[in-house]
Amino acid sequence: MVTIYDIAKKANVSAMTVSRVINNTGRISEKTRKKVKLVMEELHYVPNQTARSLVLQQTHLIFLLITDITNPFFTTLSRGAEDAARKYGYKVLFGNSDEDLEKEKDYIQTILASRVDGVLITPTGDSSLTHLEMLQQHQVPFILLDREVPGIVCDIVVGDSRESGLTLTEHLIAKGHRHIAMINGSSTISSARHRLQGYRDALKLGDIPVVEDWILESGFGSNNQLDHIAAWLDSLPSPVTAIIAGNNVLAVQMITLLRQRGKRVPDDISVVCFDDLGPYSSVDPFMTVISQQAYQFGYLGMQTLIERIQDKETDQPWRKLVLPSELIERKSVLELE
Amino acid sequence: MVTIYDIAKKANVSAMTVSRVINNTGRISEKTRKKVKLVMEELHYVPNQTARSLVLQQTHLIFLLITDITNPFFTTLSRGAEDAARKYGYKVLFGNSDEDLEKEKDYIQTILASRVDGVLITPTGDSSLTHLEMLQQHQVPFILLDREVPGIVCDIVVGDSRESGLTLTEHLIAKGHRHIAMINGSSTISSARHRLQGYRDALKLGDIPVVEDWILESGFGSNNQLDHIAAWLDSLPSPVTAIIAGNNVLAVQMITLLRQRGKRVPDDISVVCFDDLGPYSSVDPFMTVISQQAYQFGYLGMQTLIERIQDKETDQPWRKLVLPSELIERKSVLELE
DNA sequence: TTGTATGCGTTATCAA
DNA sequence: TTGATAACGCATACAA
Repeated sequence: MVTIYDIAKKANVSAMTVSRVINNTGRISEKTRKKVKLVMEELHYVPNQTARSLVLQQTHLIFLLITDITNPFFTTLSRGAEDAARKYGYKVLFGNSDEDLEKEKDYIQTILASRVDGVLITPTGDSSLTHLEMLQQHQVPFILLDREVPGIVCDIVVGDSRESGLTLTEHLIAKGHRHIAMINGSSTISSARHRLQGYRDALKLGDIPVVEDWILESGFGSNNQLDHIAAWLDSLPSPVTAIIAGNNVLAVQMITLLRQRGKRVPDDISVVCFDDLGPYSSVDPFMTVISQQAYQFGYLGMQTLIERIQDKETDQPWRKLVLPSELIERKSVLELE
Repeated sequence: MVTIYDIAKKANVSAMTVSRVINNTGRISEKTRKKVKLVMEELHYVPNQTARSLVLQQTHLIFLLITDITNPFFTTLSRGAEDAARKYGYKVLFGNSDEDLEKEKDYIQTILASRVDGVLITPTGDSSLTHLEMLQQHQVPFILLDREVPGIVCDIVVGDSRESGLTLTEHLIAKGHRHIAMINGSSTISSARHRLQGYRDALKLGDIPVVEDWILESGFGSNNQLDHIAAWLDSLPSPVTAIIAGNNVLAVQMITLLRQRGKRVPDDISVVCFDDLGPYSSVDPFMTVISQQAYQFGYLGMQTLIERIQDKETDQPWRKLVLPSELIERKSVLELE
């Protein structure tokens, strides 16, 4: 491995001079600069980022921890985060917690050990509290994405989940539905909780009673117990004309189960969900969804984090960005009389 | 930041002893071990991976460079890679080259600077040659995923692209199609090249002439010029009854354009493609595809790479894994008389 | 304008 | 069983 000393020796200068050329710091004669540059090219020198990080006490690395890499919401978010990082000269370390608290814990260890400059994280749920406290303890700047965690005050980018829940449910009501079920992620996830609240509020506003049996708490990830969901689905009485899925993954699972049962959407039952289905919505613009600006979650989150890292000394107040959602009406809702 | 010296001082031992406790190396009395462990807990000590990497000359980091993070083929591949890495105690640094040679070049710089232990890469195309040569020059172990690069001999995991092209085309022929167009990625990408070859071979075997105007070279990424594709589509004469898309992204773009033109699939025209559309294929099992084992690409690739890294001294021969594909027949192909 | 000494946090080597 | 010292590759402070 070529080091600055190799360069220095070959160029007949000190290592320090080489360092200065690399970093453009201090005054250097044009002649030696050229000479050093030449030798660096010849030897294909690339600075050792590890050594640099050690002395500079910064890695220019940001860790992005998401909960489901196969979910288009998170991949789009990741792309936004990466674009922003790139713009500011940071690189992204990337992890997938799989909606699993244990995997998340492992990643927190990795994060702490890698001395990354900051962390973007979509926590697996309220229990992530202890993990986030560890980050605080070690003074690692982080920003929450998509999900709040009670007990943690920090920069955060979230959606207007309650509003979305309200809008989506009211949309169904406006279409004549009065018997609406909801399958949701765990209530230990703030977005799920708030979406459910929006659903409850909308029903209340429409003078529609809430039937607790028509609400199922499942998971937001792809590792759900389909049997469990199936049993619940089969238990729904026939008056139920619509189902709200708490996210896109649940929507896919629900549609799959309905298909297995020979139920047509929307003829037999209407289905809507939170979050769009990714680029493949254009293959078949079928599902009516309330869509979030996934890319912006990542982009703004990364931007906010990097700003905080760079203005470490100044005591900026915590920022909370709430991104609006948009109802996209397609074909999965039947209009009732 | 708590260091090994803080622990040493508080535990009344030397730094070396602490190091030994951390790494379970050398012989240590149970008493001091306990004492050190206790202090480490108290002070919430986490080893500095950066310092460790510097002295050990290894980072336990693998860089995974893919070309499109929004493509389910690559996200599924990533998940496989991450699972394998996790199993072997490696972490994954992650980048998205966006099918862009320049971005890829930037990432190569990052990779070289980060002194990662190895690289998993889906090259943007044959022009990636120089980038890969840089990796070789710096003796960074890498493995190619999904795409070969002429001039580079290394470990590689690829699909049976020509076979797939043959199978997919023969499927259309078997359904009575004889006027088949193909929109493909750039022929500077080996998989695109081989898929096209399979298409040509199948036509030849079926005694069907190849019409060059019915073949369009576009891109595999989401940044395609849709106008260009649209113009080609509009130029296709009516005898054309089927279109093969070189990957899932192209398929989506094609379907979108067809929809805009009021063309129904498969009634007006049949469409098939390489690679499945991700979990959302289950929302609407519509597109007939030839699907690759995306997860295995990542898993086996990572495994192979790590084995090579760990057996660095032994001169293992290069390995080439060819993963088979599977035709999944759904509803996007019309059966002709 | 250039060079020397020192330290970042850790581990390997050698000695005690 | 333990500790002192040097080294990994680089950058900062200070000196020349």
